[in-house]
Amino acid sequence: MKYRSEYIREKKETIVYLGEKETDYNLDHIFDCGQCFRWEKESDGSYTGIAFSKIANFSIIDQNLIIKNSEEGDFEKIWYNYLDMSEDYGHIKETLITNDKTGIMEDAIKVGKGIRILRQDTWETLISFIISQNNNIPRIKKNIGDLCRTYGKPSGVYKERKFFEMPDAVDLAKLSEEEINPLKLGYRSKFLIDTAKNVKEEGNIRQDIGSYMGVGPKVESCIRLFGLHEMDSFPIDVWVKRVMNRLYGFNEKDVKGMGDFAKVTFGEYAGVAQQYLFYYVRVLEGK
DNA sequence: TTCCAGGTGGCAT
DNA sequence: ATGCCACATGGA
Repeated sequence: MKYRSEYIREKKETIVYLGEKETDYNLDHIFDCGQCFRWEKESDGSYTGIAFSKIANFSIIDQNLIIKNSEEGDFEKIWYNYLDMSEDYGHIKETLITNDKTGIMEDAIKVGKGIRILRQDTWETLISFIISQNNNIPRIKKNIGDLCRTYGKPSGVYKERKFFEMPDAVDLAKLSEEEINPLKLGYRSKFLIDTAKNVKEEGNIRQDIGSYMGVGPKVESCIRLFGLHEMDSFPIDVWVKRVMNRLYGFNEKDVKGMGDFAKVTFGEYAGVAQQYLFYYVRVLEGK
């Protein structure tokens, strides 16, 4: 553990001292950069959500990361890994800025300097990004929330609110398209059930993620980046096309050119670069 | 009304 | 291999 932490039993609270690394942490950047869909901002600026069956509330105050609703050991067992706290984002940012001679990445990092690539559950990421296709972020959040609330195991209650886990492949494989019609997932329902059936039958998630119904190149690269922590994976969606077109001068249709550029310029950290750019262009556009 | 959103599968070249 | 286009849904 690179960080000093303290657990306060009577408050069910963990305090993690970030020190000078605080600059590599920003909850808005982390939870609002489109990588996750199950965290909501509270009126006090903190974020509440669920991951790996644990409900938590995060805030950052005076160089401290505060984890509310935590049990003793949750930080070491769950959140240290989930928040990718072993990774040195200062080094990643320096590398990306040095390698991108245009200065665009430097500007993007100024805006989204506290982004981290969460180490999310692969199955949840697979389902989430099947739902994400040709969809917008608020509705993706609603769709996933509805799915978990309707078919997921209750995980607990925090501040009078119930939280539910992502239903597993066995549970989703039982469902029919007609049955989940009220969730209004649209044509994605079929992909979701088909994928669940395959994962159930095969007993694990395939290496060839793109062979699932509803998983094309973009969704696959999101699952690799967010669900398998392949940091060089560079998902190209409408927003990345936009930033590559408007700031880097690529033709909007030249997806191959964008991918090649990212691989050469951003290398092993292309996925992190993609998140800075995604967040940046959305801020520029007023989201 | 039309366009858009973290696109993809199916089909025709 | 590449180019269209239909596909559900809801907000702007």
